[in-house]
Amino acid sequence: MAKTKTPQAIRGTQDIFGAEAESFAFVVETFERVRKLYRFRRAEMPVFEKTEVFARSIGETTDIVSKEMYSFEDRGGESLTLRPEFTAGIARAYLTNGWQQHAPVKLATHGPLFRYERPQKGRYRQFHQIDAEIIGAAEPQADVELLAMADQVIRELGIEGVTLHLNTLGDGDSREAWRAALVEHFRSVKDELSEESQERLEKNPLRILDSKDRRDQRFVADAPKIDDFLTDEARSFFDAVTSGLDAAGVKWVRAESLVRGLDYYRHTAFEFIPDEGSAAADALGSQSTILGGGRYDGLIESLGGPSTPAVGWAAGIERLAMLVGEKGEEPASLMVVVESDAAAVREAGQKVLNTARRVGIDSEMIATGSPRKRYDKAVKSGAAAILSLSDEDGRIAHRLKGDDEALARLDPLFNAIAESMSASPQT
RNA sequence: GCGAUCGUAGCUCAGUUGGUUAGAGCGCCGGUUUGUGGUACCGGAGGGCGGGGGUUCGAGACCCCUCGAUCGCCCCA
Repeated sequence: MAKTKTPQAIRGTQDIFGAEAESFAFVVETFERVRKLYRFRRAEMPVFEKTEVFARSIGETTDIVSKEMYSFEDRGGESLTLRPEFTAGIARAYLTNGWQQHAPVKLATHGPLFRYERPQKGRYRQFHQIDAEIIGAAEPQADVELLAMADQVIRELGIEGVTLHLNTLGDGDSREAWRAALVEHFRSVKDELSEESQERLEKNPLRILDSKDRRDQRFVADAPKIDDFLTDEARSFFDAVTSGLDAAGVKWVRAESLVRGLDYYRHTAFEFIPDEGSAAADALGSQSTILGGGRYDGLIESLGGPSTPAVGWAAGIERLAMLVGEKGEEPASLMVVVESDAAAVREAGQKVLNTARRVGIDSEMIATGSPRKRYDKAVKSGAAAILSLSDEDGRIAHRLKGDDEALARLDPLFNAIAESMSASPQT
């Protein structure tokens, strides 16, 4: 018979197991715990939407929409897209379910996202994020609340050497005036810019500000600053955010060239970035931002809703998991070793095992393989306590081993153990 | 979309300038030793070298294509 070929996993997807999966779970569990402290409400959305949900919110013409979304047609010929981010889907859900009645509403979610991109370190076609949004709140206090939560999530994950980089893009008028000034500034030195930035000048001039190319950085230093274009309202909004963060004890630095590419962003923009030379920076390679977001007051309108202020962030679970270190799988609290193939011995072991689990003691049984090597396997597993059961001349013999602390936990089990001992093995 | 590096047993890898039946460690299975024990020893199963084509008397090693991985560029919602 011809050997059938095992299908390969889809490019850019990952199978997560063992220590890595434990780190992944730790990130999600920490996020869930902190999100409850801040009273964010859980939301679940479909992983796919009509393509227009993302296309309209992101902008039809961008590279993102044309090349980097995972889109396909369903059987009815409708264009669908696997969600590349949470925000647009949440906004759609907010509108179609009348969540406006709860506004302002704090929402948290997490799950898989999809982008049709070339995989590299910390970047996959299916990846996972945690996400928090506050919809319907125009006041700077919402930004502060959201950022305080992000900061606490990172701290409770035990991630060190990461700093909040903060900027403001101002309101619509501020942003437009600034953008125009930037275009003028860079156009005057166009020929000296990198090829990429000459392109960006037309398509996305703000992006020139965070170019990695030396040739560009010379001109970034003396580029027009957003601060010179802020309206009084925009300035006082930003001041309120920063003083709120100070009051909340969240450390931040001003990052004047931090921008968000899409037009609907207003006011606050931020990223948590590993400090230069930190262990975190080394671990992440060129994909350095671990959490990013901002205020997107224009997004919900672009989906046909009422003008609605909102602010949110998202963070890649895989990247966070890389930074929380190994979360090894815990050895069992109790390992039951059946050192005999007699049915009564195995059944005695099963009885203890069941009792242990019912009283909340995680436990596992070893009853296969070479009998004489079963105990060795248990020792190797690092279990806190080991109960071995054997058949000695027709009676069940048992030995319990472990340190005092481990044995104290097993107290509720002693009756069950004694009871199983009363049975006698059949030979 | 572009570039660089890489792809050999379940895992980590070694395989000289192409040459007889493809190797090690770990893991797994079995046995011996020990006998209250994570030891040591012996043995076993398991791959035909990502896939396809080519060069050659002969290719895991060279060439082409393809798939995938890794890292970087572009992009980054």
